[in-house]
Amino acid sequence: MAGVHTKVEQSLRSQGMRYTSNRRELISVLEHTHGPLTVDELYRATQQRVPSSSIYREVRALFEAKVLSLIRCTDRSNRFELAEWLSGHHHHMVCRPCMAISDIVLPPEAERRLAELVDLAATHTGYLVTEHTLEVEGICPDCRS
Amino acid sequence: MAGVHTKVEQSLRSQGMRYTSNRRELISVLEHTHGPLTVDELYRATQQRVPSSSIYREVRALFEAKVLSLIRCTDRSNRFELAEWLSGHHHHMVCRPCMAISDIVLPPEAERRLAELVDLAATHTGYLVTEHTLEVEGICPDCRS
DNA sequence: TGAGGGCACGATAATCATTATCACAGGACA
DNA sequence: TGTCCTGTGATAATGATTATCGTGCCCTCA
Repeated sequence: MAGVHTKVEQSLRSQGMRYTSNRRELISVLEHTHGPLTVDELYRATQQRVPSSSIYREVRALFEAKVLSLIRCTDRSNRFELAEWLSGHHHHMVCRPCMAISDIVLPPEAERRLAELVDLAATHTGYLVTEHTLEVEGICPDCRS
Repeated sequence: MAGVHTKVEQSLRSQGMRYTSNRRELISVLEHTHGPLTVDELYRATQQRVPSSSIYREVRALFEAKVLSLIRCTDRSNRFELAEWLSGHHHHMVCRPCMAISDIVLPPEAERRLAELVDLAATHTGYLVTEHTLEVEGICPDCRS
């Protein structure tokens, strides 16, 4: 299985884009993080090496290239993560008090049952389903104690 | 079962807020709509009787009073709908091409199975779950033809 | 029923995240 | 090695949302 960088590079090249050091650094940060990050968090994670005006531009370019996906949180922050074809299918769990977001991966059997429910929901509507995400909200272990 | 207006009025009064004609009008619009609306859509739905500066204020006040909930869409629009304790538990289905949003309600049996899956996902994480939503994405019947 | 206090209203100004602009840099390819 | 084109960083502009402020109106209580 090819590494994330290789896949991103191939994808970008095929779209006539370069895989520059700025972009490589952003992808690295996101690859080693458990949840989606804001522009400001990316800025700090790169030790301010990449100015935020560039991060805004890169993150948007990578989003349009389908390398990143955008999560719009209820606390009004916008966060980016690797697209699912790079990171694998997963869902999000949000802690209401501290707004932390963790990725969660369902066991295959559970995921299969979830897909069934999605199909069921769709049959009533006539939609052709392409994607689904489960958003769970609650209180994380830290905030409970 | 008490009407939506009665419930909203009681809720607001208990929080020291008034149920004014502006607020009543916004609630009416949302009550008779199948999906969440933007500030601008609310503005047009009220025939511009309520200036948008007021709509911004009201919608935020009603959100903080837990009468409305906020949906942050991937097309970067912010939309409001009645909170679930007023409208009932439901999920959203988004048409990627036209960005229309429809509410979907799962049959009780399916909803029960979904709740099981959510609990299952949570056990691994130590979260105390308070809410969940299923976000389905696809192509609506109109856009398919 | 009239006065006082306080929330609500509408118009306008201010804020803040995000996006556009522009001049320059640097990699790719002939 | 020169040309071309995308990427970069600083800065200005944009646009949605929020704060401000003077005024109005509802509610309460005498």
